[in-house]
Amino acid sequence: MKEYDHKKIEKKWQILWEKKGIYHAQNKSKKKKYYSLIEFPYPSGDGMHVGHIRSNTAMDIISRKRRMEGFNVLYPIGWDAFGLPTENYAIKTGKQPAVITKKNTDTFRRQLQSIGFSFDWSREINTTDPKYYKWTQWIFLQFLKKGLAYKAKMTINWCPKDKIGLANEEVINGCCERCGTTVEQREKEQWMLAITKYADRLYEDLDDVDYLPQIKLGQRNWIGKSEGAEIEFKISSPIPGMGEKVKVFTTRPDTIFGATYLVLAPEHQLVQKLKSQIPNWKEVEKYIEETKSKTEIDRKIEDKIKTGVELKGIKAINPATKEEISVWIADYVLSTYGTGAIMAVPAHDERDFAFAKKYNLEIKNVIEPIFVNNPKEDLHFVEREAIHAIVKHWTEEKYLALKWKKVDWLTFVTGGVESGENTKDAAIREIQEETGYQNIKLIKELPRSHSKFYHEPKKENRFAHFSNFYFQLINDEQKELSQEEKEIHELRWMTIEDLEKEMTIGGALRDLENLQGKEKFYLGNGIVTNSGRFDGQDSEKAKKEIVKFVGGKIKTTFKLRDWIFSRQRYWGEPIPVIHCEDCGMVPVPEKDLPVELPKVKNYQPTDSGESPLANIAKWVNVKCPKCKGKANRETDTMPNWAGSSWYYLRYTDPKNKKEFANKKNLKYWTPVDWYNGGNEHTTLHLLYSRFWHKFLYDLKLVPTNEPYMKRTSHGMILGGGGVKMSKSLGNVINPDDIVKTYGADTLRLYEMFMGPFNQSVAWSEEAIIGPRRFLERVWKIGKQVAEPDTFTQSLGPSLRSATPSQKHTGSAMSVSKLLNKTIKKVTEDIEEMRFNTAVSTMMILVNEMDKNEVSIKDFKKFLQILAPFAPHITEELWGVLGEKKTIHLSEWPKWDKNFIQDEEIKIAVQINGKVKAEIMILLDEDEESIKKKVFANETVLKQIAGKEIKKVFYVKNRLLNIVL
RNA sequence: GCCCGAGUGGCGGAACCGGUAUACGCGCACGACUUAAAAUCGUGUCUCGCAAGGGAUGUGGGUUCGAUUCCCACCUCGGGCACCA
Repeated sequence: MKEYDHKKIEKKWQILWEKKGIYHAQNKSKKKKYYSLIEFPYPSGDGMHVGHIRSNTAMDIISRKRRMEGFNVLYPIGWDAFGLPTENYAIKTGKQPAVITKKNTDTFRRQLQSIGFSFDWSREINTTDPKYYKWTQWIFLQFLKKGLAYKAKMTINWCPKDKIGLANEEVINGCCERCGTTVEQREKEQWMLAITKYADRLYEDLDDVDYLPQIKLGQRNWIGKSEGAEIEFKISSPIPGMGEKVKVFTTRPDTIFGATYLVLAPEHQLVQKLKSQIPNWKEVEKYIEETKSKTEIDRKIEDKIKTGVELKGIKAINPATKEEISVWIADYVLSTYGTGAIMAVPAHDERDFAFAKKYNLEIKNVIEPIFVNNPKEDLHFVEREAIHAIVKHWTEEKYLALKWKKVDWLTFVTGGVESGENTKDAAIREIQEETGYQNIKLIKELPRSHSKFYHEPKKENRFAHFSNFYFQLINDEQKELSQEEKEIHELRWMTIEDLEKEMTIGGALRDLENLQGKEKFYLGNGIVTNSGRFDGQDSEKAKKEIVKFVGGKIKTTFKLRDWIFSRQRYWGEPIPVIHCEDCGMVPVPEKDLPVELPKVKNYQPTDSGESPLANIAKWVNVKCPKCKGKANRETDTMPNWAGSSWYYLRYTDPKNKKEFANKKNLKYWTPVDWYNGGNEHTTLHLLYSRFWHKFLYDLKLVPTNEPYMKRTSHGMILGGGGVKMSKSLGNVINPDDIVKTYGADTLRLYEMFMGPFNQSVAWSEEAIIGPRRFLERVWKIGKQVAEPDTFTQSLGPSLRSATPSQKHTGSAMSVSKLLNKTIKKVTEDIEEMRFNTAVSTMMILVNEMDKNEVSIKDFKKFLQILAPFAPHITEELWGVLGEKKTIHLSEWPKWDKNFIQDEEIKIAVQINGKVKAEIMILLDEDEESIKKKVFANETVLKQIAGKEIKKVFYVKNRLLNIVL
């Protein structure tokens, strides 16, 4: 076997590895543990998608590297097999879901094994296995015990086609996520999980984990935490003592003096209570009816047009101003959020503003914007230059602001000078010089915690005194405003953010016309006005006191709702509950778990909205565990999110019959160190499993507060032309074909090489040949290195001609150097998931090795860094080179620092920023001697002839720029 | 509408704490080997220009000695959220 034949070596090694169990994780080990996780696949009938391979390969590379770094690695695999696709297929074909699942998982297993992933197959799990879902049901019972699982009458989203209740998150634009049918509203008893009880922890604990920023943001947005206040408004009544009260929730209590009317959600119960006092009740009732019949789609079409009806005869008292204000109902106020009622402040809220405009309600301004610098990290608030930079960037605008607004002081935030300097004096002097204002007073130094924000951690030690200050500039040169300035004055309604965007230096006046067209409401913070004794205060700081003043309560509200946990379908975990005529709802005793799914003939859901399980009398009719009387089983099943909410825990002890996992194993393996998965699961699945984990943590059943230490996500693989792969388009790539023609190693390498891991990339049938050629070259060099003498003769005629007649000799050193650089780059790139550049770096090395003499030692090191990417070919060549033990448990190579930097390097010579020449210099050569070289260069001399050199910039070991 | 992310050769993409734009791969062209083809190897491949020199990182501005990278506005594409007070 001389030529690279992937078919022979790949199968061989896959069998051998499994036989020796080299990828099996040990529950006890002297080594440090590492738990790497991928989302377990849903085994669909279509077989594996090339997208699965991308994610799996990435974590496989990381897992393999960790093993070589001496870790005891757990990289498990299983099947998330409950759910609709299988059930729908069962309905269509009449086959049993369990049978279909078995067939599909067999296919997936075979496919995954053919690609050489280093999964620990001994820990394979399946959510539809009664031995597994016994514990899903068990955990549910714990929720029930703690009162976190409950039944409630809910208007649910009902898909008339799938005949299934949908969670809010499964409704996309008012349509069913799966089939696209318009969703209806139905009232139904549903099982709920009280995830809202954990909302705050789910939000706050994100600080402690290493998720990609956008993932954290997604989680936070979904939870939707807002801190605000609940404030009571009295409803005035002609009959003394009959007055009602209404609570509103607001995040802006500081604007309460500007609350000029009150709006209730049409469903608000107070509306019905007040019925007798409302003279225009007919009109009101009509509006309520209209709202009820409105579907999500209708609301969408209406878009942002606000509608509402005034409750005539009803007035509320603004607790701040004590003035009477009108009361309205409008469907822009949601009954399900906050208290279902709001105080409307049209001057400082976009929706209230629109509503007030439409119905001609009073708009009362109570916040004046101020121009407070909102310094951003990127402005480099360090070093002396920082002050220059800030002042330079902001003074002009500040100065204008002073004139426009006729204010006599402004805040300035600045700070940060080198150690040993007096920061305050330096800052004040800078501002005096730059602004011309002499009358500057320091008002306030920000607390230490605040200044942390501006710190650059790497440079920390350089700045002993780092502070931020508010300065007061006294405007001692009040001028009359010119016409132009008066116009600018009108801008005060703009948000600070807008102003910051619009007013670049020198551009402030130019873009004026654009700005003046905008609507006049102001959302930002500022100075409180028109608010009695609070006038002049900073709005943010005034909040607390105003809440106190009106007798309100500080409150935090979340967008997150409780989780609708039941499905009226067959293919899910039965909810382990029995309904008894006498005892009511009785949990199935733990000893009777699992409640197994019965085999049925018909999986068609009932139109009544009940699960198909309801039709199986034999299964439904049971004795009550408590009184032994007549009772019925709960026929709802759990959603697919259930089994996947805790599967990573089961991997630590997959066969345990006594508990969901042994405590020792959990203690050793959790938390998951690195979890990679799709973007589509970064909100819900992650949130749900974090919730379950925290719940189990509270029961002291798991040792950590969070399940996953690190979470990353991969981009999708698209079909040619950048469209999604789908059966209907016929652009689905079958990995089996690729493995057959090119081999698993090539497929793995190609998927890593095709583009940045976190972005979606289009599959290219043509480009895959590149990685294949690369591996052929690796093979050829490997053979040459192994048998340098006999190699050329023993080759077939086709390969012999391919071998360069002469190898460059004496350049083993340069290959070694490049190898060391490559080891460094690959080592670092893998950690950052920059697999594409890791591969390209290895390609460069191989091209070089092909041209030059390579030592066995060097080649082996190269094989080791390639091994996680292409496990089969490297293992084979490793053996060919005389190694007896597997390459995959060998020690990850280190790079030699001394080898990495060249002694002689090429730098660019620029003239006015354009590259004109290149010269060779010694590493770290001193500037003077480089200049000598440069000014001896012909091209340079020609360019600078007769011109005056203004300045010369030298960037160490990089370039030299001559400014003329 | 709002919030993220991205726009670089024929194509996938590299470079981004501001410092030689187009690494690596695909494709294409020419050459070597071959009776021939495939495979392989070699050379070339942003663009205008004979050259000297220009011009190009979605568009237009700004900061800078120097910008694909930072700032502002706009355009296009992808993803998420959509009246959450």
